[in-house]
Formats: sequence, structure tokens, C-alpha cells
Amino acid sequence: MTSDSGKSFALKIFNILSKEYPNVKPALNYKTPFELLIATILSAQCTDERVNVVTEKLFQKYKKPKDYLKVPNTELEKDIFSTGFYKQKAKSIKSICKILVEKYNGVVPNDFEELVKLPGVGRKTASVVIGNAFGIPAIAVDTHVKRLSNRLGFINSNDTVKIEFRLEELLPENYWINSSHWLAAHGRKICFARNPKCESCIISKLCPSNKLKQ
DNA sequence: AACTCGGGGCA
DNA sequence: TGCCCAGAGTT
Repeated sequence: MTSDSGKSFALKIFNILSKEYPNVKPALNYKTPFELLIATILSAQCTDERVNVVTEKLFQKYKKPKDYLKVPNTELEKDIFSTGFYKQKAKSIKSICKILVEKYNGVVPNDFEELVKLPGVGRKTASVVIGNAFGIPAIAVDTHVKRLSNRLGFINSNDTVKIEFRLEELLPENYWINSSHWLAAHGRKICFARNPKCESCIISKLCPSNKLKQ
């Protein structure tokens, strides 16, 4: 496949998905970059719905980074308990808030390289914050994006950075963060890891991995 | 590359 | 009661 045909194929796919999933707002509720950072950390291995239940109270109690530093870890662990992995997440959040206060004047930096340096913040979380809270083009690679990128033939690799680069190569910048939303939304609804619903899939005719063709 | 950390949802 | 979900850090 030439580079150009790869790009037109990708555009075709994402234009269809954009109509299927027109709401590209993150399913996480947040009002500030800081809230999105916390919510995204909590969303790891947890549903967005559950995170929203937890953050509704959490964000009333903790407004700024320094507020998280006022309570013992056990209290924060209790406040985020049902998001799973709560001990590590609480530890990460406390460490992050300390760094934000001491190094960044209490403000979340609008820079990918600075964000990924924070403890508990990987490339996916950093990209979500950069892309959604700051409007800077970024590809957020989660397991849905990995799986669908491979099934759709964009790449044959599970390496996060390679997938980021490939999608950046295939798509214009204004598609970047939304493409992550669309793939993740489609992955959750239709293109399951096991037993994907190809019979209900709006892009099955274009998909090289369509099980109905095989 | 494999392992660990943990809940909730669902049949 | 057991399977499924799916990010970051460590070794």
C-alpha cells in the first residue's frame, strides 16, 4: 500500500467513524486541565462512568493540587476507592500534586514532555490532557486504539510509540485526538477484543480483518 | 516480555 | 463464582 492510498483509506475510515460517534468530548467529566489529569489517571483500568461518579464528589473536596497534599494517603485512597488500583493512584496523585506545587506553581504544564515525566502519567494520559484540555494535536493510544489500528491494517505492531507515529503520519492534525476517541468508542461498542460484532460494524466492508469475509 | 496492582459489571 | 475489562511502572 502506498503512503497516499494509506492516507485516503484512513481518512475514509475516520470520516465514517466521525459520523457514527459525533460526540468527541471525552466521556470523563472535567472543568480544568488539572481535573482532566486526575480523572484520566483514575480512569486507568476503570470505566469512565465509574470515574465520573467518583470525581463528582472528589472535585468538590479537592479543588487545587495543594488540597490533595493536605490529607493523608489513606483518606485520598478512601475517596477514590472504587476506581481500582487506588493505592498506587493515590500515591501518584499526591506525588504529582507535590511536583505541580513546587515546580509548576500549581499549574498543569501544557507540554507533553513535561506531563509524561510526572509519576503515574504515561503517554496515553499525557496525550488525553494535551489533546483535550489544551487543544494541542496528540494521539492517545490505549488498547482499543492498538487493537483497531492493527485490525484496520494501519500498522502491524503493538508498540505504542510506533502506533502514535503511524497515525500522525496517516492523519491531518485536526483528526489526531478525535481519531483516538473514535477508535476507542468503536472498540468499546463493536470491535471487541474477543468476538467483535462485525455484523453490526459500519466499516466492516472496508476492514481487512472482517470475520464475515473469512 | 512478563508481571503486578484491584476494583466493578455481568452472566 | 468466575471471567472480562485494559495503563503504567518494574524487573
